Amino acid sequence: MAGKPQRPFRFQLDLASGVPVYRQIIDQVRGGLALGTLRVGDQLPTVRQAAVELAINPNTVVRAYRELDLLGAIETHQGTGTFVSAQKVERGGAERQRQLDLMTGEFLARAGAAGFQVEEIIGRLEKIAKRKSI
Amino acid sequence: MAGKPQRPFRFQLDLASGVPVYRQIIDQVRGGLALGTLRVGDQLPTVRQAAVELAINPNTVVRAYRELDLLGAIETHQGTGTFVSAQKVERGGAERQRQLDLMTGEFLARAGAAGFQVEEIIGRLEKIAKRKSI
DNA sequence: AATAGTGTACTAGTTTACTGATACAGTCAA
DNA sequence: TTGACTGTATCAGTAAACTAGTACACTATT
Repeated sequence: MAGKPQRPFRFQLDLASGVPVYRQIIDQVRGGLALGTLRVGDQLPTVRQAAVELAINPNTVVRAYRELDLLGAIETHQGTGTFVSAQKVERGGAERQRQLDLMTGEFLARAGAAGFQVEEIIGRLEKIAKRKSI
Repeated sequence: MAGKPQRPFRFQLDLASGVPVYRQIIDQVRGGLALGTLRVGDQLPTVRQAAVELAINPNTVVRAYRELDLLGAIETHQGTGTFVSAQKVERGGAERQRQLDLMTGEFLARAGAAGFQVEEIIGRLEKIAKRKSI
């Protein structure tokens, strides 16, 4: 196991939020990846562990892990467990650009409708980028 | 009517995209607002016009307009029509900043999980901003 | 080889989401 | 007032989404 032994990642459910359980799991893994709480090689809770801990059906955990696996964020190994993958997501330039276009376009429409201008959004992102490079 | 008379906003459907029709309508209105294609006071196609033009049921248009109305993006007047609202979303600076933080943070987590870096996202947004100012 | 633990696959049941049909109520102009 | 046009409301049908139950297949350890 490439990752260091450490406290296992914990999921938390907000049943009042209306967000499907499997989606909450996905979002939490993604958040952990983006924030560095999860690192390459880290092991995620097993399907059964998570199911017991969250009092849900194992197949719901499977659903989340499967989607994360398809995204290339994690790797699942039958008999072994589920691990944060190397994140070497090699994607063709055109396909990748298209996805970026899609995500930014969608975000812009949403932020625009909430009254924000592109310029202030960029400003905010640049501030985050500065903080990140410290 | 506060807006200038001009060509009515047109919706376009992409039935192959898998995105629900009503959502496409919402997204297109929001996109129009963000890009300035739609301005305060502009009238949107009536429920029946849009339904006929898009070959869909009027209630599907109603669904979209209702959600946009709830968002405060438009105002619907029974017997009159549907208009882009004043968008005078008065929000305190701190509250507004907090929402911007929330939206950008969420977007970053998602984009980060998909493998994009802040810098390329900013680049993309700047390109859009340039196009807009032409 | 046996056992315990791992994820996978498949089916079924329930809930939610989406769209359509249609009647009702309001507005505006003639 | 009437008629045409406007959005609103309600119900119904269908598809999609979500979750659960359970057996199967693989891996690792003893």
